[in-house]
Amino acid sequence: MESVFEIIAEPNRRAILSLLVSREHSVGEIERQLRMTQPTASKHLRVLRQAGFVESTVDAQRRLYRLKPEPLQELDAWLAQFRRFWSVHVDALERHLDRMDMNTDKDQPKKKPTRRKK
Amino acid sequence: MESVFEIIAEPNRRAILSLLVSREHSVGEIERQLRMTQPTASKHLRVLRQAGFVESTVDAQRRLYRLKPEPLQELDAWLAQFRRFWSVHVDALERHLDRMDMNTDKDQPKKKPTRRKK
DNA sequence: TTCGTATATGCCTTGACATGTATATGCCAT
DNA sequence: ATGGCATATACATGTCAAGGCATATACGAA
Repeated sequence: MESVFEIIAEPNRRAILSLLVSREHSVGEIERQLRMTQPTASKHLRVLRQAGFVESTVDAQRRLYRLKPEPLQELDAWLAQFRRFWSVHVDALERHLDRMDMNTDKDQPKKKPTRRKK
Repeated sequence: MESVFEIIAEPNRRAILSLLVSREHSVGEIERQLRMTQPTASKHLRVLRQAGFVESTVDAQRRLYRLKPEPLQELDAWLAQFRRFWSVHVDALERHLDRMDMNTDKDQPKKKPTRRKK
C-alpha cells in the first residue's frame, strides 16, 4: 500500500476524498454521509492520512479531516505522459466523452456528480 | 476489478501503459522489456484489454498491443474535481496573503499552483 | 503432416486487504 | 472521579488478485 494508486483503488476512500473536496468533515459526518461503520471510516482515514491525502485537527472529542492536494497532484503528474497521446486521438475521445456520463463510479455511498459540460 | 482505479493499481500494468505510450509492442517485447514472465504479461494485457486500456491486432503469431485513451481520460475526469480544489485553495491562500499585507498596493505576481505546506 | 514459435489460459498457492466485532483511548460535562 | 460521546485500534475472518507452473491454442514454415 505504498503507491497513491493503491490508495485510491478503494471506492470508500475515493468517496471520502470526494466528500472532503468541498470542506472539512468530522469522522462522524463522514461515516453518516457515506454509510460506513465507524471503524471502517477511521481505518480508511488512517490510510489516507498516512499517505498524505488528508490531514486532521482536533476539535474537542472530534477530529476534523481535510484534503491535502499533493498526492493527487502526483497522480496528475503520472497522467501527464498520456496527455500528448490523447491529443492525437481527440476525435475518438470526444465521441467517448459524449457517451460517458462522467461520475465517480458506481459506488453506493452518496455522491455528488460533477456534471460535465460539452 | 471493475474500476479503472483498480486496474492501474498494479505496478506492472502501469509499466505496460507507460511502455505503450510511445508505440505499439508485441507481447514478447513487453515481457522482455519489463522483465516479466510471458504468462504474467499476457494476463496483465488481458486485464488491460478487457478494461479498454489497450487493444490488440494480430500480426502472424504475434499480437501487437497499443494504447487506447478512453479509460485514462476517465481517470483524468475524476481528477478534475480536485483540480478545482487546488485552484480554490491557492486562491484562498492568495487572498489570505493579500489581506495580511494590505499596506502596499496589491499587484502581487502570480503564484505557482503546485506548492502548499502545512 | 510435423515442428517451432508466440501467445493465451487453467490450476494452485500465497499473501494482502477490507470488514465486523469488540475493546481501548481520549475528551467533555457533571 | 464517573459517565458518556467520539475516535482509534486489535483480532479474527473471508475474499480476491498476482504469480508460478503447466498446458492449450494458433499460426507459419518445412
